[in-house]
Amino acid sequence: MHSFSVGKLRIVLIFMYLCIAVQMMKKNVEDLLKAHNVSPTAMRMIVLDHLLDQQAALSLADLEKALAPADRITIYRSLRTFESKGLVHGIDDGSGVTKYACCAADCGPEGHHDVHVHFVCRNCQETYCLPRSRIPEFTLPVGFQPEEVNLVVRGVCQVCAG
Amino acid sequence: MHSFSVGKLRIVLIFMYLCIAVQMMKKNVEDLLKAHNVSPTAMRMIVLDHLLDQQAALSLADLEKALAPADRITIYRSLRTFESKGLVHGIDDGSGVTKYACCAADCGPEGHHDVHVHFVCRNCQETYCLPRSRIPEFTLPVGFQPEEVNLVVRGVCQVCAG
DNA sequence: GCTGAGTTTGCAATTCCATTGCATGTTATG
DNA sequence: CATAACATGCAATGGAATTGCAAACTCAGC
Ligand SMILES: [Mn+2]
Ligand SMILES: [Mn+2]
Ligand SMILES: [Zn+2]
Ligand SMILES: [Zn+2]
Repeated sequence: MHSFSVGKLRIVLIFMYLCIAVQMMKKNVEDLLKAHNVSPTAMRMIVLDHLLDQQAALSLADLEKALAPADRITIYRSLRTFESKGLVHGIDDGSGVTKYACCAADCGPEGHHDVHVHFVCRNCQETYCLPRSRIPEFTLPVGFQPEEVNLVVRGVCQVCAG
Repeated sequence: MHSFSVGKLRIVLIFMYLCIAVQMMKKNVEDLLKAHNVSPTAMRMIVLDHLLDQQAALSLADLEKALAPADRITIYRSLRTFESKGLVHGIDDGSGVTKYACCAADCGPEGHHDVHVHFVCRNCQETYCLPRSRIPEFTLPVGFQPEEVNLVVRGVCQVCAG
Protein backbone atom coordinates (compact mmCIF):
# COMPACT_ATOMS: atom_id res chain seq x y z
CA MET A 1 0.00 0.00 0.00
CA HIS A 2 1.45 3.40 -1.06
CA SER A 3 0.84 6.80 0.51
CA PHE A 4 0.27 10.25 -1.06
CA SER A 5 3.41 12.16 -1.77
CA VAL A 6 3.70 15.62 -0.26
CA GLY A 7 3.57 17.12 -3.76
CA LYS A 8 0.32 15.37 -4.67
CA LEU A 9 -1.23 16.29 -1.36
CA ARG A 10 -0.29 19.90 -1.93
CA ILE A 11 -1.90 19.94 -5.36
CA VAL A 12 -5.08 18.39 -4.01
CA LEU A 13 -5.22 20.91 -1.20
CA ILE A 14 -4.67 23.83 -3.56
CA PHE A 15 -7.42 22.50 -5.80
CA MET A 16 -9.82 22.16 -2.89
CA TYR A 17 -8.92 25.62 -1.71
CA LEU A 18 -9.61 27.07 -5.16
CA CYS A 19 -12.95 25.33 -5.34
CA ILE A 20 -13.98 26.71 -2.00
CA ALA A 21 -12.68 30.17 -2.86
CA VAL A 22 -14.60 30.24 -6.12
CA GLN A 23 -17.69 29.01 -4.33
CA MET A 24 -17.34 31.69 -1.67
CA MET A 25 -16.70 34.32 -4.29
CA LYS A 26 -19.77 33.25 -6.20
CA LYS A 27 -21.74 33.11 -3.01
CA ASN A 28 -20.61 36.61 -2.09
CA VAL A 29 -21.51 38.07 -5.45
CA GLU A 30 -24.82 36.25 -5.44
CA ASP A 31 -25.66 37.44 -1.95
CA LEU A 32 -24.62 40.96 -2.81
CA LEU A 33 -27.00 40.96 -5.76
CA LYS A 34 -29.83 39.45 -3.74
CA ALA A 35 -29.25 41.94 -0.94
CA HIS A 36 -29.84 44.71 -3.45
CA ASN A 37 -32.92 43.07 -4.92
CA VAL A 38 -31.31 42.08 -8.20
CA SER A 39 -31.86 38.62 -9.64
CA PRO A 40 -28.45 36.92 -9.65
CA THR A 41 -28.25 35.82 -13.27
CA ALA A 42 -25.05 34.39 -14.72
CA MET A 43 -24.17 37.52 -16.67
CA ARG A 44 -24.78 39.82 -13.75
CA MET A 45 -22.62 37.74 -11.46
CA ILE A 46 -19.80 37.79 -14.00
CA VAL A 47 -20.04 41.54 -14.47
CA LEU A 48 -20.26 42.37 -10.77
CA ASP A 49 -17.51 39.93 -9.88
CA HIS A 50 -15.19 41.51 -12.42
CA LEU A 51 -15.98 44.98 -11.16
CA LEU A 52 -15.26 43.95 -7.58
CA ASP A 53 -11.78 42.85 -8.68
CA GLN A 54 -10.74 46.26 -9.98
CA GLN A 55 -8.60 48.97 -8.45
CA ALA A 56 -9.67 51.48 -11.09
CA ALA A 57 -13.01 52.21 -12.72
CA LEU A 58 -13.88 50.50 -16.00
CA SER A 59 -15.65 51.70 -19.10
CA LEU A 60 -18.26 49.66 -20.91
CA ALA A 61 -15.66 48.96 -23.60
CA ASP A 62 -13.20 47.75 -20.95
CA LEU A 63 -15.78 45.33 -19.59
CA GLU A 64 -16.73 44.17 -23.05
CA LYS A 65 -13.09 43.38 -23.81
CA ALA A 66 -12.45 41.67 -20.48
CA LEU A 67 -15.62 39.59 -20.54
CA ALA A 68 -15.64 38.66 -24.23
CA PRO A 69 -17.65 37.17 -25.80
CA ALA A 70 -20.31 38.57 -23.51
CA ASP A 71 -22.73 40.89 -25.22
CA ARG A 72 -22.05 44.59 -24.83
CA ILE A 73 -25.70 45.56 -24.47
CA THR A 74 -26.26 42.98 -21.77
CA ILE A 75 -23.30 44.35 -19.83
CA TYR A 76 -24.65 47.84 -20.39
CA ARG A 77 -28.04 46.92 -19.01
CA SER A 78 -26.50 45.09 -16.09
CA LEU A 79 -24.62 48.26 -15.21
CA ARG A 80 -27.77 50.36 -15.42
CA THR A 81 -29.57 47.90 -13.16
CA PHE A 82 -26.68 47.89 -10.71
CA GLU A 83 -26.60 51.67 -10.73
CA SER A 84 -30.30 51.99 -10.03
CA LYS A 85 -29.99 49.53 -7.14
CA GLY A 86 -26.96 51.21 -5.60
CA LEU A 87 -24.44 48.48 -6.44
CA VAL A 88 -22.19 50.53 -8.71
CA HIS A 89 -21.88 54.17 -9.67
CA GLY A 90 -21.11 55.67 -13.05
CA ILE A 91 -18.31 58.23 -13.18
CA ASP A 92 -18.14 61.12 -15.61
CA ASP A 93 -14.42 61.76 -15.58
CA GLY A 94 -14.41 64.19 -18.47
CA SER A 95 -13.05 61.69 -20.97
CA GLY A 96 -16.39 61.46 -22.69
CA VAL A 97 -16.92 57.83 -21.75
CA THR A 98 -18.58 56.76 -18.52
CA LYS A 99 -16.54 54.64 -16.13
CA TYR A 100 -18.10 52.31 -13.58
CA ALA A 101 -16.97 51.30 -10.10
CA CYS A 102 -18.53 49.45 -7.21
CA CYS A 103 -20.11 51.45 -4.45
CA ALA A 104 -18.24 51.18 -1.19
CA ALA A 105 -20.86 52.42 1.22
CA ASP A 106 -24.38 51.26 1.84
CA CYS A 107 -26.01 52.67 -1.26
CA GLY A 108 -29.43 51.52 -2.28
CA PRO A 109 -32.32 52.19 -4.64
CA GLU A 110 -32.97 55.45 -2.75
CA GLY A 111 -29.64 56.83 -3.83
CA HIS A 112 -25.89 56.84 -3.63
CA HIS A 113 -24.34 58.04 -0.42
CA ASP A 114 -20.62 57.54 -0.82
CA VAL A 115 -19.85 60.88 -2.38
CA HIS A 116 -16.13 61.06 -3.02
CA VAL A 117 -13.46 62.54 -5.23
CA HIS A 118 -12.48 60.93 -8.52
CA PHE A 119 -8.99 61.07 -9.93
CA VAL A 120 -8.00 60.69 -13.57
CA CYS A 121 -4.38 60.02 -14.44
CA ARG A 122 -3.24 61.89 -17.52
CA ASN A 123 -0.49 59.30 -17.95
CA CYS A 124 -2.15 55.89 -17.62
CA GLN A 125 -5.70 57.20 -18.19
CA GLU A 126 -6.99 55.23 -15.22
CA THR A 127 -9.86 56.63 -13.18
CA TYR A 128 -9.74 56.04 -9.43
CA CYS A 129 -12.30 56.42 -6.70
CA LEU A 130 -10.83 58.19 -3.69
CA PRO A 131 -13.31 57.37 -0.92
CA ARG A 132 -11.01 58.86 1.71
CA SER A 133 -11.00 62.26 0.02
CA ARG A 134 -14.26 63.82 1.09
CA ILE A 135 -15.46 66.75 -0.93
CA PRO A 136 -14.80 69.88 1.13
CA GLU A 137 -17.19 72.72 1.84
CA PHE A 138 -17.52 75.49 -0.69
CA THR A 139 -19.61 78.61 -0.92
CA LEU A 140 -22.27 79.37 -3.51
CA PRO A 141 -23.93 82.69 -4.29
CA VAL A 142 -27.15 83.23 -2.36
CA GLY A 143 -30.11 81.48 -3.92
CA PHE A 144 -28.26 78.52 -5.36
CA GLN A 145 -29.31 75.29 -3.65
CA PRO A 146 -26.80 72.46 -4.06
CA GLU A 147 -28.00 68.85 -4.23
CA GLU A 148 -25.20 66.87 -5.83
CA VAL A 149 -21.50 67.53 -6.23
CA ASN A 150 -19.02 66.04 -8.67
CA LEU A 151 -15.34 66.70 -8.13
CA VAL A 152 -12.89 65.30 -10.68
CA VAL A 153 -9.16 65.82 -10.27
CA ARG A 154 -6.77 65.32 -13.17
CA GLY A 155 -3.10 64.70 -12.62
CA VAL A 156 -0.59 61.91 -12.16
CA CYS A 157 -1.61 58.88 -10.15
CA GLN A 158 0.24 57.11 -7.39
CA VAL A 159 1.47 54.36 -9.70
CA CYS A 160 2.71 56.63 -12.48
CA ALA A 161 4.28 59.17 -10.11
CA GLY A 162 5.98 56.50 -8.01
CA MET B 1 -40.81 126.80 -41.73
CA HIS B 2 -41.74 124.11 -39.16
CA SER B 3 -39.66 122.79 -36.25
CA PHE B 4 -39.06 119.26 -34.96
CA SER B 5 -41.55 118.04 -32.41
CA VAL B 6 -40.18 116.75 -29.14
CA GLY B 7 -41.38 113.24 -30.06
CA LYS B 8 -39.53 113.20 -33.38
CA LEU B 9 -36.40 114.54 -31.78
CA ARG B 10 -36.58 111.80 -29.17
CA ILE B 11 -36.87 109.10 -31.81
CA VAL B 12 -33.93 110.52 -33.75
CA LEU B 13 -31.81 110.65 -30.61
CA ILE B 14 -32.68 107.08 -29.64
CA PHE B 15 -31.79 105.95 -33.16
CA MET B 16 -28.44 107.74 -33.01
CA TYR B 17 -27.77 106.26 -29.62
CA LEU B 18 -28.50 102.76 -30.86
CA CYS B 19 -26.21 103.25 -33.86
CA ILE B 20 -23.38 104.34 -31.63
CA ALA B 21 -24.06 101.53 -29.13
CA VAL B 22 -23.98 98.90 -31.86
CA GLN B 23 -20.80 100.40 -33.26
CA MET B 24 -19.18 100.36 -29.85
CA MET B 25 -20.36 96.80 -29.25
CA LYS B 26 -18.90 95.70 -32.53
CA LYS B 27 -15.75 97.61 -31.80
CA ASN B 28 -15.48 95.88 -28.42
CA VAL B 29 -15.92 92.41 -29.86
CA GLU B 30 -13.49 93.17 -32.64
CA ASP B 31 -10.88 94.49 -30.23
CA LEU B 32 -11.38 91.54 -27.92
CA LEU B 33 -10.69 89.18 -30.79
CA LYS B 34 -7.66 91.13 -31.96
CA ALA B 35 -6.33 91.31 -28.43
CA HIS B 36 -6.35 87.51 -28.37
CA ASN B 37 -4.74 87.19 -31.77
CA VAL B 38 -7.88 85.99 -33.56
CA SER B 39 -8.82 87.46 -36.93
CA PRO B 40 -12.13 89.24 -36.40
CA THR B 41 -14.22 87.67 -39.13
CA ALA B 42 -17.96 88.26 -39.39
CA MET B 43 -18.92 84.85 -38.03
CA ARG B 44 -16.51 85.04 -35.12
CA MET B 45 -17.77 88.44 -34.11
CA ILE B 46 -21.35 87.20 -34.20
CA VAL B 47 -20.53 84.13 -32.11
CA LEU B 48 -18.45 85.95 -29.54
CA ASP B 49 -20.95 88.80 -29.28
CA HIS B 50 -23.76 86.36 -28.61
CA LEU B 51 -21.72 84.55 -25.97
CA LEU B 52 -20.91 87.82 -24.23
CA ASP B 53 -24.65 88.48 -23.90
CA GLN B 54 -25.37 85.32 -21.93
CA GLN B 55 -25.89 84.76 -18.23
CA ALA B 56 -25.63 80.99 -18.65
CA ALA B 57 -23.37 78.80 -20.74
CA LEU B 58 -24.52 77.68 -24.20
CA SER B 59 -24.18 74.44 -26.07
CA LEU B 60 -23.25 74.26 -29.73
CA ALA B 61 -26.87 73.41 -30.49
CA ASP B 62 -28.02 76.49 -28.54
CA LEU B 63 -25.72 78.70 -30.58
CA GLU B 64 -26.78 77.07 -33.82
CA LYS B 65 -30.41 77.76 -33.01
CA ALA B 66 -29.80 81.33 -31.89
CA LEU B 67 -27.58 82.26 -34.81
CA ALA B 68 -29.45 80.45 -37.58
CA PRO B 69 -28.80 80.12 -40.43
CA ALA B 70 -25.15 80.21 -39.46
CA ASP B 71 -23.32 76.97 -40.12
CA ARG B 72 -22.91 74.66 -37.15
CA ILE B 73 -19.40 73.57 -38.08
CA THR B 74 -18.23 77.13 -38.45
CA ILE B 75 -19.58 77.95 -35.00
CA TYR B 76 -17.92 74.80 -33.70
CA ARG B 77 -14.56 75.80 -35.14
CA SER B 78 -14.95 79.35 -33.88
CA LEU B 79 -15.46 77.97 -30.39
CA ARG B 80 -12.38 75.76 -30.65
CA THR B 81 -10.35 78.73 -31.82
CA PHE B 82 -11.69 80.87 -28.99
CA GLU B 83 -10.94 78.14 -26.51
CA SER B 84 -7.36 77.73 -27.68
CA LYS B 85 -6.84 81.48 -27.46
CA GLY B 86 -8.34 81.84 -23.99
CA LEU B 87 -11.50 83.68 -25.03
CA VAL B 88 -14.02 81.06 -23.94
CA HIS B 89 -13.93 77.83 -21.98
CA GLY B 90 -15.81 74.62 -22.59
CA ILE B 91 -17.71 73.18 -19.65
CA ASP B 92 -18.37 69.50 -19.07
CA ASP B 93 -21.41 69.71 -16.84
CA GLY B 94 -22.24 66.02 -16.94
CA SER B 95 -25.10 66.42 -19.39
CA GLY B 96 -23.05 64.85 -22.13
CA VAL B 97 -22.97 68.00 -24.22
CA THR B 98 -20.28 70.64 -23.84
CA LYS B 99 -21.38 74.13 -22.84
CA TYR B 100 -19.38 77.25 -23.63
CA ALA B 101 -18.96 80.49 -21.72
CA CYS B 102 -16.70 83.49 -22.00
CA CYS B 103 -13.62 83.59 -19.86
CA ALA B 104 -13.77 86.28 -17.21
CA ALA B 105 -10.14 86.53 -16.27
CA ASP B 106 -7.10 87.20 -18.36
CA CYS B 107 -6.82 83.84 -20.04
CA GLY B 108 -4.62 83.40 -23.05
CA PRO B 109 -3.10 80.84 -25.38
CA GLU B 110 -0.92 79.62 -22.47
CA GLY B 111 -3.97 78.45 -20.57
CA HIS B 112 -7.09 79.21 -18.64
CA HIS B 113 -6.63 80.75 -15.23
CA ASP B 114 -10.12 81.45 -13.99
CA VAL B 115 -10.77 78.10 -12.38
CA HIS B 116 -14.21 78.23 -10.84
CA VAL B 117 -17.22 76.18 -9.85
CA HIS B 118 -19.97 75.38 -12.36
CA PHE B 119 -23.58 74.97 -11.38
CA VAL B 120 -26.22 72.99 -13.28
CA CYS B 121 -29.87 73.57 -12.49
CA ARG B 122 -31.90 70.38 -12.52
CA ASN B 123 -35.01 72.46 -13.15
CA CYS B 124 -34.15 74.82 -16.00
CA GLN B 125 -31.08 72.85 -17.16
CA GLU B 126 -29.01 76.01 -17.34
CA THR B 127 -25.31 75.85 -16.61
CA TYR B 128 -23.79 78.80 -14.75
CA CYS B 129 -20.23 79.87 -14.15
CA LEU B 130 -19.69 80.85 -10.52
CA PRO B 131 -16.44 82.83 -10.65
CA ARG B 132 -16.86 83.92 -7.04
CA SER B 133 -16.93 80.33 -5.78
CA ARG B 134 -13.31 79.32 -5.70
CA ILE B 135 -12.62 75.61 -5.57
CA PRO B 136 -11.65 74.77 -1.99
CA GLU B 137 -8.69 72.77 -0.79
CA PHE B 138 -9.02 69.02 -0.58
CA THR B 139 -6.74 66.19 0.41
CA LEU B 140 -5.55 63.37 -1.81
CA PRO B 141 -3.88 60.11 -0.83
CA VAL B 142 -0.08 60.34 -0.85
CA GLY B 143 1.39 59.94 -4.30
CA PHE B 144 -1.44 61.51 -6.25
CA GLN B 145 -0.33 64.75 -7.90
CA PRO B 146 -3.20 67.04 -8.87
CA GLU B 147 -2.94 69.29 -11.91
CA GLU B 148 -6.49 70.24 -12.87
CA VAL B 149 -9.75 70.28 -10.95
CA ASN B 150 -13.32 70.26 -12.17
CA LEU B 151 -16.11 70.88 -9.68
CA VAL B 152 -19.70 70.70 -10.89
CA VAL B 153 -22.60 71.29 -8.54
CA ARG B 154 -26.12 70.16 -9.41
CA GLY B 155 -29.14 71.66 -7.75
CA VAL B 156 -31.67 74.44 -8.11
CA CYS B 157 -30.50 77.77 -9.43
CA GLN B 158 -31.16 81.25 -8.12
CA VAL B 159 -33.90 81.91 -10.66
CA CYS B 160 -35.76 78.62 -10.21
CA ALA B 161 -35.47 78.68 -6.40
CA GLY B 162 -36.61 82.34 -6.28
C1' DG C 1 -43.36 17.76 -15.34
C1' DC C 2 -45.97 21.35 -17.92
C1' DT C 3 -47.59 26.07 -18.71
C1' DG C 4 -47.74 30.88 -19.01
C1' DA C 5 -46.45 35.49 -17.24
C1' DG C 6 -42.74 38.20 -16.38
C1' DT C 7 -37.85 38.91 -16.82
C1' DT C 8 -33.46 38.75 -19.18
C1' DT C 9 -30.69 38.44 -23.23
C1' DG C 10 -28.68 39.16 -27.99
C1' DC C 11 -28.76 41.36 -32.20
C1' DA C 12 -29.91 45.18 -35.18
C1' DA C 13 -30.89 49.74 -35.60
C1' DT C 14 -31.11 54.47 -34.12
C1' DT C 15 -29.87 58.82 -32.03
C1' DC C 16 -26.89 62.28 -30.64
C1' DC C 17 -22.76 64.76 -30.32
C1' DA C 18 -18.00 65.52 -31.72
C1' DT C 19 -14.79 65.59 -35.31
C1' DT C 20 -12.66 65.43 -40.00
C1' DG C 21 -11.98 65.99 -45.38
C1' DC C 22 -12.23 68.68 -48.99
C1' DA C 23 -13.51 72.10 -52.26
C1' DT C 24 -14.72 76.88 -52.34
C1' DG C 25 -14.65 81.58 -50.61
C1' DT C 26 -12.27 85.32 -48.21
C1' DT C 27 -8.50 88.08 -46.36
C1' DA C 28 -4.01 89.94 -45.96
C1' DT C 29 0.06 91.42 -48.12
C1' DG C 30 3.51 92.61 -51.48
C1' DC D 1 -3.44 92.21 -59.35
C1' DA D 2 -1.25 87.87 -57.74
C1' DT D 3 -0.76 84.71 -54.42
C1' DA D 4 -0.46 82.35 -50.11
C1' DA D 5 -2.64 81.74 -45.85
C1' DC D 6 -6.73 81.44 -43.58
C1' DA D 7 -11.83 80.73 -42.95
C1' DT D 8 -16.15 78.69 -44.33
C1' DG D 9 -19.87 75.36 -45.82
C1' DC D 10 -21.31 70.96 -46.91
C1' DA D 11 -20.85 66.05 -46.65
C1' DA D 12 -19.19 62.30 -44.36
C1' DT D 13 -17.30 59.84 -40.51
C1' DG D 14 -16.60 58.04 -35.71
C1' DG D 15 -17.74 56.80 -31.12
C1' DA D 16 -20.74 56.28 -27.38
C1' DA D 17 -25.30 55.83 -25.41
C1' DT D 18 -29.72 54.16 -26.02
C1' DT D 19 -33.86 51.73 -27.85
C1' DG D 20 -36.94 47.98 -30.28
C1' DC D 21 -37.98 43.59 -30.65
C1' DA D 22 -38.04 38.73 -30.83
C1' DA D 23 -36.03 34.70 -28.72
C1' DA D 24 -34.52 32.53 -24.43
C1' DC D 25 -34.91 31.92 -19.83
C1' DT D 26 -36.92 31.74 -14.84
C1' DC D 27 -40.12 30.49 -11.69
C1' DA D 28 -44.64 30.14 -9.46
C1' DG D 29 -48.84 27.62 -9.91
C1' DC D 30 -51.24 23.75 -11.75
MN1 LIG E 1 -16.28 56.48 -7.25
MN1 LIG F 1 -17.06 78.74 -16.34
ZN1 LIG G 1 -1.43 56.73 -13.80
ZN1 LIG H 1 -32.83 76.90 -12.87
